[in-house]
Amino acid sequence: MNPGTPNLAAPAAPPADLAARLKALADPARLAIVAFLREPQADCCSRGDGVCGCDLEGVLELSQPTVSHHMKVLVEAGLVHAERRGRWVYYELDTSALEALSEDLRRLGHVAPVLSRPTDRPGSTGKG
Amino acid sequence: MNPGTPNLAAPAAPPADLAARLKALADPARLAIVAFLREPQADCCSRGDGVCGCDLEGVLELSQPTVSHHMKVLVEAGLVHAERRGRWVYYELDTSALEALSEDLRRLGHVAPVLSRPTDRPGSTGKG
DNA sequence: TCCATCTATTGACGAACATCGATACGTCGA
DNA sequence: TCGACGTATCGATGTTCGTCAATAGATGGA
Repeated sequence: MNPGTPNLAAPAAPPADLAARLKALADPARLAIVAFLREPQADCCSRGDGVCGCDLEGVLELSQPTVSHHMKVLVEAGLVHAERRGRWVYYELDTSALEALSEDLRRLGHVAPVLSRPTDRPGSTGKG
Repeated sequence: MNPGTPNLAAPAAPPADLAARLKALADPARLAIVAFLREPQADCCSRGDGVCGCDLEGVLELSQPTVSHHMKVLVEAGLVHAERRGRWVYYELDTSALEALSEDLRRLGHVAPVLSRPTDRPGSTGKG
């Protein structure tokens, strides 16, 4: 079932996946993960180019399956990249994706510099 | 049970209420509400300085209690202001709150311009 | 090959959430 | 005062979410 864009073409409707990306971050645990990915304090096997999952468990005080679940959510939202190296999986923050999300939020607050300005609205001659 | 801040003092932990503010926006209906508040197409009683709840019902195709619930969430998150005028309640987007949220997200992606810059990082001499 | 280690998946459980119908509250006009 | 109208709250319901224990999968070393 693809609802598609509804009958009204919103002037500058938020991206369809914006809610999903926000939801991926709207959790204290995942927020803590992102904050840690930004400035990892190497503990067992993390390096400059990534943080391994085992380090996250210790920092977050969460079980391994829970951490794995949260990482999956973040990766599927495109906010974090995962790369397997041997036994470990190294996670890296996608700063550009985060910046894009920030920008989408900023656009929500301002009247968007509409990309293709149509003629103009047919006037709200509706019932007053 | 208040876990409080864990043993480690994160270098630049995200604001405590960031998850709550993100959660308030992490819903397609509320995202649509915000987008509509930004560029209201007056229908019944909305004006330049606010949108009344009855207009939102029509746009969102949601029941009145549901709309009222969503507005409460947005107001409590500080993203929307509500003002009663007679029978109606006019809602207005708090663009500065939205911008602050955007900025908090941007900070998540970059190594924060730490407020109190300590000496400097002692290089990652961690055990590899 | 076998074992240790790290990660992903499954299944279950309780909490939180989105939604609605019914109803109470507040305000305006007759 | 009373009815109409917009809004808020309550109670119920089905869904989603966060969490964990158990288990399977993947990888490297002995």
